[in-house]
Amino acid sequence: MARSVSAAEVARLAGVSGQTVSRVANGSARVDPDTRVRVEAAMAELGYRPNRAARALRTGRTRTLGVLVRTLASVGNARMLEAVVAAGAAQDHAVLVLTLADDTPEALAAAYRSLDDHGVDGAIALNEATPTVRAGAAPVFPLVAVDAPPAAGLTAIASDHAGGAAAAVAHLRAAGHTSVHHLAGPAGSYAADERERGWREAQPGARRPDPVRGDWTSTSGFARGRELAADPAVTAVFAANDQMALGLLRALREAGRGDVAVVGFDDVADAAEFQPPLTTVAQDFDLLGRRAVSLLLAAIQGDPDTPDRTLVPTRLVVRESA
Amino acid sequence: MARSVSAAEVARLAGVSGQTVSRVANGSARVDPDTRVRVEAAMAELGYRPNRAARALRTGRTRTLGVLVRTLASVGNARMLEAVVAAGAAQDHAVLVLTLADDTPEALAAAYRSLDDHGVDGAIALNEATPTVRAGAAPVFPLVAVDAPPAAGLTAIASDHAGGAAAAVAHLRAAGHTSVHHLAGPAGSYAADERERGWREAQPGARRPDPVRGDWTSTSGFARGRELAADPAVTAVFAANDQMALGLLRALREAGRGDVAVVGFDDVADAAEFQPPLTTVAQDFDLLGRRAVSLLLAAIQGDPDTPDRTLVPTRLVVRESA
DNA sequence: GTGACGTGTGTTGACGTCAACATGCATGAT
DNA sequence: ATCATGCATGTTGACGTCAACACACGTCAC
Repeated sequence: MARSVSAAEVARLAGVSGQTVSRVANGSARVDPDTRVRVEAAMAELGYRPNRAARALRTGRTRTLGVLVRTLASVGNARMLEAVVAAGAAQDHAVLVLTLADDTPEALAAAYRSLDDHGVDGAIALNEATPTVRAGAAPVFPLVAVDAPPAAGLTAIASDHAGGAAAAVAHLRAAGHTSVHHLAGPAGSYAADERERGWREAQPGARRPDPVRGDWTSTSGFARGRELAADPAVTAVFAANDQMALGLLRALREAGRGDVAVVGFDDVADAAEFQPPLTTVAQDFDLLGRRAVSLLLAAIQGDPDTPDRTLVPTRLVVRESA
Repeated sequence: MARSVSAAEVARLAGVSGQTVSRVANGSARVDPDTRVRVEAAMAELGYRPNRAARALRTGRTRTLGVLVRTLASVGNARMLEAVVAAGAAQDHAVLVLTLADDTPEALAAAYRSLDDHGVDGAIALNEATPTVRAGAAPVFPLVAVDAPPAAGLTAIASDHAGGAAAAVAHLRAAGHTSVHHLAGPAGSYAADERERGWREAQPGARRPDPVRGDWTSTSGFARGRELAADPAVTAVFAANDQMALGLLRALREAGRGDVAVVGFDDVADAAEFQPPLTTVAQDFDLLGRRAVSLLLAAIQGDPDTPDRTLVPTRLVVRESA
């Protein structure tokens, strides 16, 4: 904000009115080609850049998007955020990040208020942030939820968790495992629920063991993994994310069960260097981010027919763990 | 920005002038206690919240901080960002994230411009973003660099990389390893340089092997690790970060060299579940983030004596890999 | 009683932009 | 010649806030 060149100064130099400068700056409107060139030259000479605060005051738009996230410690969230930032930048929108202190509706309402105070044009709520979306007061700006359960009036986008899970199970069954165990994510997480559903639906009920439940962390994966390793009936496990799979692999190896097949979910950068390299389901975070941003921008522009629900395909990456 | 309650409306309800509402909203100024109560009641009744765009236009301050980062794929960066967001929120500042497309001065200058356009009051540049800080045009707003080399006029803050590295080497030497190898980070990275320096200075020159160099990724750690594993003289390795250590551990195990001692750096959440659990140097990201924010806020307030250089201690976390 | 001072509050204007309306001028139809 | 039309551009004012100044009133010293 230490800048100073205003439209008026450009106008003076170009010998036109401020309004004409505004017209040129906004591309639109009818401006004589000669005038436009003259104004653009003046802009360049003075290094003019429109003042966003003034523009925001006048138009109510800030070209800023909010991202609401529970934590960035999860690799998936960090990658999603990065994808959103990139996609936003490509559309000349900046991204304001807000972390949610906890899962209460109050925290969510406070976050909405803060985003609104800062004048975001819209916001994207990432997975962990969404379970409470419906509980909280609706934001006054458009919202796109990533990895949230379908809900009336909520524009949602998600990876095909269930499809990816089913592919993982199918891969394991094709390798001869008649019964595939599941190391699930925390209850209440949409992504965890969907992955569990995909696992469930991909194998006949009779053979299906009960899932065990972790909390996404590798530590929980290790703890649950020790239990699974102790059960001789376990020959194949589908873990709901790569970090839990890491802990699981350690537990299995320590128990001398290195032969148990494991498939993870996310395809984090390190998965290829796990011991053994992890077969996993890759999410296309970049695509997810781009889609989320374009859905949001459409909603901001008042486009009435934004789809309620978008699914982004996932892809099985076969390595050595299964 | 879909709001509407203005100071004028509050003023009308409270029977005062808009200026008095402004005074109450900003806490300061002399206002009669009775009047203040009346205005506050009116604010609460109408749900008044000051319009930041208008405030920004008038004052030039947005209460927004920028964070410049090369990528969020690195766990350390994501954690730093999270810490900065939390620290910013605690001071009623929002955080705008910008990722740098590449390392060129042009990209940096463009990022500065974009941050300035969005009116940030100041910015924090994270490690990978900083090598080019000096090359780019200076930003017009205060800047705090995290993990950047000391430079005139640059407020910098960093973890004690060298100290942590020295502690890692000391730990290995105390365990009887007379020669500690180093799997270094990429050339040109300040953090990598400092960790290498700490390693170098912690052991006598005669015994010190040449470092091998990775690029922070676990894949590079695996590739360099295979070379190290093939050298029978290698009994202990200090890896410049946990992700490379992960690849290194895999290479060692596959080569039947699971006995080689390894220490990493960062203490990522998963390090405890590596095989074996990784001894590593923990960085205090939260403290780093808080300090960076308070340094930046001090600079924004024009505090003349912000220290040029702040060092945040690191801590060795001993697990089973060494 | 006069003047100096302090306190609480109001008035005015400006930050930079853009929407709405107004103006001036050329063109072409009648 | 007259007038409607359309286009390029200018003028005015308002978005909501806050700084600077102005004012009214009370207190106190002399």
